[in-house]
Amino acid sequence: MSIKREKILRTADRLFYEHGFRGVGLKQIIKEADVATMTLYNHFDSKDKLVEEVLLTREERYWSYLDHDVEEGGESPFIAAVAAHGRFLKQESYKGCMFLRAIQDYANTDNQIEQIARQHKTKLLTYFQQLAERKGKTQQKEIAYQMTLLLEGATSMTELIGAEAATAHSITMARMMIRESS
Amino acid sequence: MSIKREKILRTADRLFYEHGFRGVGLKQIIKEADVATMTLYNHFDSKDKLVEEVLLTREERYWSYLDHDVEEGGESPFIAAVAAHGRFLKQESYKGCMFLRAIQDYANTDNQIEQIARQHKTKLLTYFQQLAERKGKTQQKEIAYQMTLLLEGATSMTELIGAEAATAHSITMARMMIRESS
DNA sequence: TGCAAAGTAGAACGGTCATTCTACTTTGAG
DNA sequence: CTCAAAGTAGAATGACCGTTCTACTTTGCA
Repeated sequence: MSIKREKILRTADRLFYEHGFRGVGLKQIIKEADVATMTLYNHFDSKDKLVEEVLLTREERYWSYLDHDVEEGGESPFIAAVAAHGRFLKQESYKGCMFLRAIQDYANTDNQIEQIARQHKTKLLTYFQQLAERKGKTQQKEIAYQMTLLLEGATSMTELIGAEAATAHSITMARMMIRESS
Repeated sequence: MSIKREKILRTADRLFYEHGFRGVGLKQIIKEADVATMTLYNHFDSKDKLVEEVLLTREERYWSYLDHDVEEGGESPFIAAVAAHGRFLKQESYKGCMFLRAIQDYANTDNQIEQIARQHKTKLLTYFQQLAERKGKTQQKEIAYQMTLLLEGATSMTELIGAEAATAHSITMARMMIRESS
């Protein structure tokens, strides 16, 4: 894959994440990525398409955190997932959830952005539901909602108390939930 | 207080909430509030000031939900707070947290918006800490962080599964937390 | 070495933005 | 009724937006 393309994606991800999709102009992305206007437009049809690709790339990165850690099989896979989420928060998502912002910023517009962001969220929920089934907790699909809620809560709390503290609290709470439902 | 001013505030709150601060122009607010451009500017110095006032007004409304229900003294005040938060979600905040969005959209700008939004969040945390002290749970200030995390999680989950379901899960989880720490 | 593909700078376009201005009308209290 | 305060419509301003265009240069492979 093109180096320029990757540089644009990395720069856009950083700027969108720090100032919001609508708060960043292509001019700034072009300047900070050190590319020409037409280079960006040769790789991405429009700003909306660029936003879509940024989201898809970020989602890939997110799952690489979870996939890597959860299959280790040490403690409960739920705890591993919460911890992996925390690691993602600390390293790449220290201020809020880009997907949530995309859902809200592009609500009721005629592009695919909202849909892509929403799919990320439902995929997470489905993931926990499958994990619950595999652990024989078919009766308590509630645990999947609880884990998702904890991750969302940790992400928001990161804005307030930092990633480490937010993650620590979410792990503590996850342990309690698992104990109750076993 | 001026009727026009209130109408502008109500319209701005609704539009900002639905499409984001940067996604709504003053022209649209002026049109939907049915006022003249200069009427808006006579009441609010700038768009940023309008955003600030919208946030302050929304905060007032938020606390009226919590203050009303928590002092009733029925079940645990923590549960009452989580339930009141859920009622707020259902009626006025069915898609994400406006304060969180303000913190992110106006990060590192030279206005007061980020500060106002951040204060709302810390006030919530402080509120739970005081509640914990009053209940003699001085040792476990952790409960305050846990409750705040649950509220934040419920708010984000509302986007995904709706306010009722999100609130139900957060109450269930709050009950477990309180049982553990008593 | 040749040549197509990729990248370049920067101007130009039409649109929207927040904000200001002007000149006019309505409102409501004394 | 008087008159100041409040509200009105809409044009003007300058800045910035996403997008397109043009003409040029670099790159890397056959």
